[in-house]
Amino acid sequence: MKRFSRKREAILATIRSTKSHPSAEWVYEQLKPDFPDLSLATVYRNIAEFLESGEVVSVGFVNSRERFDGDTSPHAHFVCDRCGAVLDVVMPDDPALDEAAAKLLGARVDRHELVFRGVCGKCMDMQAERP
Amino acid sequence: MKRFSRKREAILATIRSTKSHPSAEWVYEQLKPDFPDLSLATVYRNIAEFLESGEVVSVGFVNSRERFDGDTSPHAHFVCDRCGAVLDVVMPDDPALDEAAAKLLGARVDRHELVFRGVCGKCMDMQAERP
DNA sequence: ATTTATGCAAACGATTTGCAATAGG
DNA sequence: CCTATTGCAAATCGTTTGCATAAAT
Repeated sequence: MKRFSRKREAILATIRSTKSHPSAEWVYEQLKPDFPDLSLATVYRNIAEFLESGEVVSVGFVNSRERFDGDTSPHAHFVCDRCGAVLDVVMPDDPALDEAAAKLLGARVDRHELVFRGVCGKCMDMQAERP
Repeated sequence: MKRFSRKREAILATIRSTKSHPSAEWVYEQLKPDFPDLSLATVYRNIAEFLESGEVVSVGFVNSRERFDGDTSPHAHFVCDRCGAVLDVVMPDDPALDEAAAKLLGARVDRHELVFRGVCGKCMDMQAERP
């Protein structure tokens, strides 16, 4: 049976409390001050569980680091090619897409992810300041 | 200046000649018979160039291997969670999406990628045979 | 007492890199 | 020749795993 764990709770809470779509290492660094004996392996192990249970979702890899989202509702993302930031894109999601793709492919389609790429506002501003 | 290279040509041709959205290693294995002295590093180095020049596009990571596409026209993809196959989804792409996201975010949006996930027809059939 | 959860360090696998040798122009 | 390109092996880097210890029930 699954047991309670203070660290597991903290890891999930950390992922849920941010909109930064964090990597495992970011979560680790956030918790290090509160849990000085925390190990990166524990963060990875727990995130793997959250992915399986569906409590957390993967947003894909940015600069070869996997990024996670505690908001499991279907929504699009934007990835900044300059700084690696991942932002939510508040845009109506079309659930009918899955069915259309399923019919087209003869496959079972469970979900879809829409990812925009470009340069975020912050990075655009920095570029404007230093031409 | 950039020079001609038989291997570089072959790598690009291989990526362009398949709809399998190959990984670097797959390309390497395809070419090994013709170029017995080919090195994986050369495949990686050349693909990195193709990505920068835009001759090849990344489809993202499947099972921690990056997958590439020689078809650079905007189109959706489907990834089979069972076997890792990547398929094209022939579905009208909406170029207006980028502009909408850009306005929403105050960012420069260059492109978007729509990825469906599920179980492909082949894997569904295999499951049906062995219940 | 039993067994899950953890820390630590080693292992892993995909990708990258340094360097000497090869080959294109 | 000159230098871009390559093969090879070692290095990197995020992530995973084995094992002995700590903690939950």
